Amino acid sequence: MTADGSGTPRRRRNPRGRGGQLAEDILDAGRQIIEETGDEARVTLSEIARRLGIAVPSIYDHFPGVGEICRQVVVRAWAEHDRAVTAGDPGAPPREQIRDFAHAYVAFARERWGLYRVLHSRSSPSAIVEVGEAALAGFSRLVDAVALVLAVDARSAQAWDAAVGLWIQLHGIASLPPVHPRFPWPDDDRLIEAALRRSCVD
Amino acid sequence: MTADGSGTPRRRRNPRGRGGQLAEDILDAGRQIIEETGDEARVTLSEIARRLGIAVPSIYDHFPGVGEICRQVVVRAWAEHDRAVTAGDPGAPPREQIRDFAHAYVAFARERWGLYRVLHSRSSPSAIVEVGEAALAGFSRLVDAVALVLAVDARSAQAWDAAVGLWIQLHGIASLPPVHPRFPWPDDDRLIEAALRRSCVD
DNA sequence: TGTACATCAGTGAACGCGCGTTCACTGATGTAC
DNA sequence: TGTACATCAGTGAACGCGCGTTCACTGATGTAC
Repeated sequence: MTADGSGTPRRRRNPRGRGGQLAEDILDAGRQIIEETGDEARVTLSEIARRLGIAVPSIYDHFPGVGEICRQVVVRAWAEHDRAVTAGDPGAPPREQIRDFAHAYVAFARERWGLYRVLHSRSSPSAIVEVGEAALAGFSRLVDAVALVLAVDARSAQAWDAAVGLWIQLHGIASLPPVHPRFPWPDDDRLIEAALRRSCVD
Repeated sequence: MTADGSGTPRRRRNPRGRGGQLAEDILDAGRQIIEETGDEARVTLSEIARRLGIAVPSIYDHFPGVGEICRQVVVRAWAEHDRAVTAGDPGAPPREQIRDFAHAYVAFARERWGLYRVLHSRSSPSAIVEVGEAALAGFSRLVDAVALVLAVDARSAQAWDAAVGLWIQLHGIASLPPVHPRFPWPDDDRLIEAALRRSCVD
């Protein structure tokens, strides 16, 4: 038996008191769609319902609409992104911290490109709202490490500019090659090492 | 009188023999939508018809569907992009050529961000097809100029890597700041000069 | 010079599709007594 | 211990919207004679 005539089997209903589980599954489905498509507009109630094997109106018991689902998916994605880029050892030497940050940043974009794309996409309505704190959290650790390597104050323009320059390069590495797959790109490690060298933090 | 009850006045029909003019206007409308939204999916027959004050079926006399319109808009946009970044004097000193290229690249992205976004967007179905020749055209001039400045052969890995590094940085400058408008970015000129300096071609 | 005709540049109406939204309804499972 | 009831976790059907697609149709303007 299916919920809509498609191949997805109808979901078994949750036991009493565990109705909230569906809310989690709805957010997971939304995340999945964003990760696969890189496009917030593809997150629709119909698509979520199809993936979960439920009826579309069931979603309204948990969310007022698709906008709120996307918003919560994006909030979680920012947290995930932040965890990924700050996963390195905070006690490691600063050069190593920077290198870890750089590799983790590009790896996140490669492994979860749909999420990365939506987080760094101007036309995504949910993306911009939450960026203030989330993006700055990982970035301030980068500034500190860069300042140590360059032997300047962490609040100096020099440290700031170098960290911004590195972020810009990492975003370029993260987003440009996938768009032009037929271009003969060097591999990721080489691109990252070149960026670190150019920023004088290798 | 309007074509659809909205505020757009109904278009006056073209004189005999000038029916092809509508095809041009349809492509213009498609370009306009992409430039404003940065999203190929927003190019719909209905939206084009609204903007031109025509009936939707009139479009079928000129194009088989919305896909072909997008494709042609993207082909033209690549040509436009290529003209913009190679507009500098080819007889100028190589450092100046590189600087011109860099400023023109970022200026194109700023002034026509919707086009830039669609051209450099993996999920845009029309974008990738045409990139082979178009992107390489402007890029090979960049490689030549970089080789001259670095005093190495234009086919050397060193020239190639430096040019790729500069492209990646320019793409980062072009695409990252607009996405995070609340972040205290340095201004464009400063970002571009820093990129040229890091690539040792300033 | 007039008129019948062909052609050009479109329009209007109808239908199907996917999506969002509302509303009354269902059927299983706990709980009070 | 049995049974009536309340509650929980959803469903089905209906409607409206925007979009794409097809088809017969229209009305202005050249052209042949």
